[in-house]
Amino acid sequence: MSGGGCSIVWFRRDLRLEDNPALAAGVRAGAVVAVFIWAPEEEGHYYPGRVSRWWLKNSLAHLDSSLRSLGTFLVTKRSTDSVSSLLEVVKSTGATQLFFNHLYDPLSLVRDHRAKEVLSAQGIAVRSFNADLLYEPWDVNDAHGCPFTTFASFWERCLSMPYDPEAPLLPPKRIISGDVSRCPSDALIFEDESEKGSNALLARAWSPGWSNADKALTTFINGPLLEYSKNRRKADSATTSFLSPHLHFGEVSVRKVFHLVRIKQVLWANEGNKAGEESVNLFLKSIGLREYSRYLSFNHPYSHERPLLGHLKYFPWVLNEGYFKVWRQGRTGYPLVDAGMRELWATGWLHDRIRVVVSSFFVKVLQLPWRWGMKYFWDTLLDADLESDALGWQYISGTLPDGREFDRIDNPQGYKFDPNGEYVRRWLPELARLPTEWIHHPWNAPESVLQAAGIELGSNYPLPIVEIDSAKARLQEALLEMWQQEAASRAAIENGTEEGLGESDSTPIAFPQDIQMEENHEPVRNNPSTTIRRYEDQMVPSMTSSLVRVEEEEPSLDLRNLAVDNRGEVPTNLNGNQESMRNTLNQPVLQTVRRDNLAQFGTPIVLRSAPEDSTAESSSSSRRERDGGVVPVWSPSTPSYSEQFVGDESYLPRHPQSHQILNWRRLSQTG
DNA sequence: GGCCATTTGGC
DNA sequence: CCAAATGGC
Repeated sequence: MSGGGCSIVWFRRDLRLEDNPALAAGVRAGAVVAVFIWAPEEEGHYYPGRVSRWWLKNSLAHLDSSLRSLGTFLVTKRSTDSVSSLLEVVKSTGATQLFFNHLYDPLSLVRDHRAKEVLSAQGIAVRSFNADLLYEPWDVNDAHGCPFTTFASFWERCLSMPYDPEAPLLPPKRIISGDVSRCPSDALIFEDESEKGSNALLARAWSPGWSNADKALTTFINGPLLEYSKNRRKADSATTSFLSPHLHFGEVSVRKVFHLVRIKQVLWANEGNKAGEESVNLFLKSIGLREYSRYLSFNHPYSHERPLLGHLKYFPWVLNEGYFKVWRQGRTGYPLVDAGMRELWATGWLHDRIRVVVSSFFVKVLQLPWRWGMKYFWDTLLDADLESDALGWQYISGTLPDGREFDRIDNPQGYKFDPNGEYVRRWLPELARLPTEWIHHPWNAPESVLQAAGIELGSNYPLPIVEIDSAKARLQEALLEMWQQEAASRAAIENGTEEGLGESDSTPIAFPQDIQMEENHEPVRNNPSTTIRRYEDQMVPSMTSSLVRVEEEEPSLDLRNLAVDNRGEVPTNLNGNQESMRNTLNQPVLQTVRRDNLAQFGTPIVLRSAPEDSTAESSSSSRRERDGGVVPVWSPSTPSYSEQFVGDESYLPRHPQSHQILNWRRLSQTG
């Protein structure tokens, strides 16, 4: 029991009462003040999009009403600095404890660490918990105690850990409310007038809120899960779990998902139900990918903005905003791509397979920088999730150790995912009358067929914006250029003549300023001659560079660029936050452990357990207390920390066992 | 059916 | 890259 004062339970992306360890701890300790702080400016570029905010609004309302039924309610605060707001809440409620659940995106890692420091300094007992993952990232390591760098090995390890994920906690039966009479809530505004109309449609298809999430889970497990494997290729069928937005906001606990699915797994295994078993494995893999996205983000906190592999550092990305716009509007001339983009636009939802199709098209055919696409996904997806999307786009772009070959262009035609063309017809009514034979490649259809279907290519449906063959040729050319740049850069550095070519006037690729949700869907006359190529890496430092302690470093040109470029990227209203983040990291949090055997993996962040947990090294396989004893402390490994973000050694190596990321043999044949 | 070459899936 | 699937003969 606490010594009198109440505890604050800080809700973030854990908007549920069931299996919520922070809430459970608060309830156990006595009176509880449940708080949600809306501070979207802290997210920088990643201010949540319209549909995501719609979800959040409804999820919070749901959470509030269930808290009310248990005896308290949700205090809401509008803020530009979460930690200060927490402090205010502490002062106005007389709270003596703070409980929250872990997040693993880079901003949260820093902010939560700061929250812990600032509040601890005020005499508040702060404890944090795992509510989002089966296993904490620092508990999953290879035989040498190093983090995995490929998904398959990571997931294999997760499934063979010496201890199971924690069993889910029941929701509290009653909550004693702390005194919030001097802690007024702010009204939170999640949508403006112009957004209300579009948002109204969302409610027809989705029910945010933790108990709805629970129903969705039950429905899925008792229904579509069995056929998950069989149906996973269909672009159109309602056979996915539809849990991702619920999971993003923590309305349902992955541990509960995992346990329930496992029960089915055992059941079906006993029955010899092969299809069921395969489905379970596949579905669990998608849960695993979500885990892995957090793992990646934790171990490589820049992964949402910079490739993990450096082999594309000099790739000349095509900075063509016309292409970008055509892609967003679904006017590329590839029906499956266009149908997907129109569905995304209209509904905020996209089947996983179609996400792969449109993003692969984006990177390989259009050769646009993946971060643009990722940002658009962030703005439009109902389940927008920084860690998952970074993983997905990096995978597609071939910048992960286990990613796809970069020079392989997937066929953007939908014979597999949409064999009967139903999906295309739904989202592209202008093609509805085209026979299935031609629906995925209308440019090959005989003129008479097109006429009969009322299609005039280039007029009411576009010709392919880029032919696949020319995309392949362009890709080879671009790679050749990349190697030349790379060689030139290496030569320049060896000669000591300044920096490499690509960096001489290096400005990171910024987001186009005109990304807008409300597109006018007029045809875009694209002029390829305006195409600009850019010869440097896609590093767009925003928060990562704020972690770099510029003033203490060797003033390398790279670093100066980083700092300067950062100015253009980060909204000015974040400067205060940046400053404080920097301060946080400047303080010697913990003695840094430099594990040299990690050097080859370039692990930029060294994690240690909190001081009170001195026995457990990160490689320990001992069972962790769920009880908040372990708080992740995030500690830059000095002094090479900043180098990790700029030098080549910051990139991961290719995985030795993995396929080559580039198909050298084929390239040399064509080149 | 077997033997090749080619494509596809793999997070 | 590699394994598995597919396709042609």
